[in-house]
Amino acid sequence: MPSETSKNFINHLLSSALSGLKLTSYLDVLDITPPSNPDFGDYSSNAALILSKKLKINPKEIAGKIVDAINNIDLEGKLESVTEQGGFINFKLSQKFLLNNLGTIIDQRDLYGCSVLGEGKTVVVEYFQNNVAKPPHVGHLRSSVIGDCLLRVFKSQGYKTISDTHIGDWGVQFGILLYAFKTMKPDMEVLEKDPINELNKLYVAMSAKIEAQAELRDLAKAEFKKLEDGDEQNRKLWQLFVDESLKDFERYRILLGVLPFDYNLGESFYEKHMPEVLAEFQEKKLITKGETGELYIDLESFGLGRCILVKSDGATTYHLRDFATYLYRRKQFNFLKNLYIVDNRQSHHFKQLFKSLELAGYPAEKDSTHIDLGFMSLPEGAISTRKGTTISLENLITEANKRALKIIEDKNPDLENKEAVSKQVALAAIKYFDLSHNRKTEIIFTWDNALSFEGNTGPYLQYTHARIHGILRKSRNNTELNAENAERGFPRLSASDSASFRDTELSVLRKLIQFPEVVTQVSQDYFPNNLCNYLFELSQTVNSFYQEVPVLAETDETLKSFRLNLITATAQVIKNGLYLLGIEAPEEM
RNA sequence: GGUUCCGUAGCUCAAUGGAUAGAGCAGUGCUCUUCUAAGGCAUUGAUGUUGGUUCGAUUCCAACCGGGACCA
Repeated sequence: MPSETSKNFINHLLSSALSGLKLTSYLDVLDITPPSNPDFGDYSSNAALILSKKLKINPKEIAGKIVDAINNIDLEGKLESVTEQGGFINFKLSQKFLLNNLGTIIDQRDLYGCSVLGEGKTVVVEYFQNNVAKPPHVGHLRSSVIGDCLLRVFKSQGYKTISDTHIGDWGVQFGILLYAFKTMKPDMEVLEKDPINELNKLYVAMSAKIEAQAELRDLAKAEFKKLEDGDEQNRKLWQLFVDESLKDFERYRILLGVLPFDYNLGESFYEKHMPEVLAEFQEKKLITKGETGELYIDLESFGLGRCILVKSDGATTYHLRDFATYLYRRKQFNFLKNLYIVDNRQSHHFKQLFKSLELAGYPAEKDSTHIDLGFMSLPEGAISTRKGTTISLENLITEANKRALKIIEDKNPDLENKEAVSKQVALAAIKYFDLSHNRKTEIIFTWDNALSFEGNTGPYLQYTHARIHGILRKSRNNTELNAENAERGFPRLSASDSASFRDTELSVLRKLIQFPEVVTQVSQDYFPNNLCNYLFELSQTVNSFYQEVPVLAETDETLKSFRLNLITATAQVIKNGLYLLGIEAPEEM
């Protein structure tokens, strides 16, 4: 079973020291983090600085008392030192502690980094949000990649997860598409072969026509109205659009290598729930009728304007559909958290949604979160399908595969399964590009940045993992005890072995202990880029080690097996981390 | 017009009140007879402006300059 993280260990030390000094009431405002400069130790706390402000006492004095109190606790040899420096309390873990953790990683394997924090709790994650009859482009990547990562992280922490694409399959745009389909007579043969692109072409063409001839909009709207009213022909066509799109989404899901979705509950699914939702809001006296007959919830007093549910022409808005969605999920899944992974253009909408639900008596501001994403744009401006400034997901993946394959031909021409590996590498580059940025940052897409294979990239992490496996492979081939080792691992250092390690080896050990707490952090603040940063730093550290210290050439058997254990554990952590990012870890590349 | 987000090195980004503002790319100089050079080592280079709060500000507050988004 997952064991206590080292951060928790430090946290306990600090709590008991503070409770000895009768200062526990301040515990929740304190911070324990790995310091920016590792010379200060493995963990630092600002406890004395905070307390000095609250109690108006010199920070050094408080820090000294806390340090003394911690030194009076039986540390079982887990700490090398705890010291006060510039008001901070710095903790340095002992070699014994670090080696113990190394054993833990090797024992837990794929489970290192998992916890049971989320046991018995359900989290609903909505992401991808693809639109029917439109091909996804690079902008859609973010929601799906970050959503997939968060889903994996939640699962690793023991949460029950429910994923839903919440596809866009309803609205006036289907009126436009239906009208286009009927009047522009699509080529049925092309439609058969490449339905989504063909439907999208129709939609784009009709949108342009409407822009030029405004009166056509009413005809399109009428088609949507007929669809809403259950017109047989329109229903049939709409169903065709949806079916083809679902097939297409599944193709992309597999191409992207993201986990299967539990639900594809589109906006149309909530259609039938809308009258009762509207009735409920009306009963709660939240609905106002506007000057032109529209129905809205007045949120002016919260600085949020009006939340329109039914337009003056009687058409429902996606606000109303989102109310229905929330209520359905609440009833159906009994979630602890309901997360929407959507770009920040929807921020206003979600504020309105949550506030309105609060007014209706639901705790939406607490149990629901809009995980807002900065949206992606191109150097020349916004991505727009209609203006033609777009890069389809399909082209992106194709181009990435091409570039990855070329690099493999170049660097490792003897590799056996080049095609398969190049796909893994290509996806790593694409996904890591999105995941490694702060999710709120508005990224500017360029081919060379998005498909980079050097430096702080997915392929760099994969490469680090692969070259470690190169050593392990060779080691297996060189020794007769490989069969045994495979099961038991390499001989481990016992507590009595007082080997002295190089700095670079200790740096790797120190980095390895941080993994579980980084994963836990992501499950709490939803910033996968911190996991990327961590894995990048770990890789840099182990690559320095790789350069500096020979493993297989080492003649001291004790040291050699320590190093084999060290790299085994590192490869394991990189692999576990990459898995959480949704990236594969090939053993050769 | 109202609301909101952003401005960090030549470029793309980290740092969500902490210690000397970190990376990658690009540039410069080393480094493959050796476990994969997709690597390693060294080096150049930055917080839009002006105030304020704080022991401590890229981070919080105010104003201004510049850019995006949403609502109308």
